[in-house]
Amino acid sequence: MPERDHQRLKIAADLAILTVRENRLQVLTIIRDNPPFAGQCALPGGFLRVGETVEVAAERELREETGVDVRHSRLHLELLGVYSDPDRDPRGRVVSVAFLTLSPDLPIPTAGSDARRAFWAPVEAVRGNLAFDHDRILTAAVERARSLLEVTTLATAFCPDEFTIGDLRGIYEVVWGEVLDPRNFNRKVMRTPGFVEASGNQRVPEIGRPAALYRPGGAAMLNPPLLRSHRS
Amino acid sequence: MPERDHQRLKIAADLAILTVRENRLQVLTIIRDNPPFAGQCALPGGFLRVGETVEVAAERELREETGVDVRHSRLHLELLGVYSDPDRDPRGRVVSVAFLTLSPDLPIPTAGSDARRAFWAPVEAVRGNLAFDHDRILTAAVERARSLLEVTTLATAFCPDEFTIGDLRGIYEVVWGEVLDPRNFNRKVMRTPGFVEASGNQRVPEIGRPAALYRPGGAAMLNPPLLRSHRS
DNA sequence: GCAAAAGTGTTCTTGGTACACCCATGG
DNA sequence: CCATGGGTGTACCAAGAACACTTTTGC
Repeated sequence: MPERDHQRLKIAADLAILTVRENRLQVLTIIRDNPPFAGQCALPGGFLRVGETVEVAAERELREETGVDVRHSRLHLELLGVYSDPDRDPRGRVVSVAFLTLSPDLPIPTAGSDARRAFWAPVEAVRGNLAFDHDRILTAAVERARSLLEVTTLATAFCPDEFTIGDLRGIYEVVWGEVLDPRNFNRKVMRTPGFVEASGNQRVPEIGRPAALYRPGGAAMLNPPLLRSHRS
Repeated sequence: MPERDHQRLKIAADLAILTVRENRLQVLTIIRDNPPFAGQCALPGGFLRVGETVEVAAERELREETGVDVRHSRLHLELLGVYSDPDRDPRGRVVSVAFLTLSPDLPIPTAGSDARRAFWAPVEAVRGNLAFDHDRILTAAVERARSLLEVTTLATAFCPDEFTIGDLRGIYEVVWGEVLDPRNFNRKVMRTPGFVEASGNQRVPEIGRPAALYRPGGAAMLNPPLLRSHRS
């Protein structure tokens, strides 16, 4: 029988924090200050502390990196995966529990708690360049986000407090990477109970007809779901 | 800043191994030999060893408990969740990574590698009586299995090598806990490319018309999905 | 009026449900 | 013959796709 695990073992919580900025899907990225991978891009994250669950650790990292408290917002933390390759961290045995968050276009603190630089980066810009196995995590996060938009109301988490149906459609188009029919999209959103509720206000664009503004509705799940056109 | 985690930390892989036996959804259960919870029911599982990923550890536990090698079968191991409450294990800090497997009606070795008794138990029979937080894991496993049947071909993993469409329907009915229309079910399965392929054989029942036998098809995903009637 | 985006209505098609009906076997 | 489960055909309905058309603004 193989030897049992007596080596020093640590658990990390890593976060894929996605947003839509400038009409592109972007991910909160940090530049590492310390070895290993000093100077390279990575996802924010940190080690589990005494008495913390992995969820609490992830919330703490999110708060430290973005200043956002999960309990005072309608953000959502979702388990993405467990990354436990013995060689994934050159410092030793580190098992990473990865979480996904969809966030509106937040202001970013100038630096994280440990003086690392944090910024939004388009997913395509950092894909392939991340430290550790964070590329795998990012790829899984994007795919999960796409699926989540089909069955949950989380797209509203990408939006500001009040938004138009067109804003919401833009989120879907950017995350899914496909163009949607505005007319049909409108009706599907309206027909789904609890997805959005009218705020009573309007937004006047630079050009075109004013659009009604909405707030997130009470529902968390979409019923019926809002499916992408082609499924592989 | 809170103290970092210097205590002894272990990672366990726990398994929810589901099957359909005697027309009921059953779960592989062990009786614990050693404290804590000695004599009580629990899900099989064990600690991560040096050099193992959590997936490899889960495969090893599955092999030890059921004698089935994932690589030589069409079984499926799926990440269910991470359970990291600091007080979940009285022995100390143990973070559990839970996996789900759907298996055909396997013969069970008389005892696991560490002489624990292992047996199939109906889900309702053990729910509420499991050690640690394994009730939470089991509940999550059942719900996940129900969802998996909607979008994947995994129901065939519950079936023997050759099966009738009626067998397959029985799996869905037991796992979902609802009765399905045999006529419509037949057509949905046939219409879905790669779900099943005819073996050319027939099975003659005690009474009634012989049924064509099928094998799992090449597809892993169901397109279109096979949805339950009412979604909450 | 023109451009642009919001929003409605209508048709076509696809997939689900319900159910009538026939088929193939054992007794 | 009957009972039992396998399997096909069909009518109906709900939801998606495509798209013509109207509305409301700025210029």
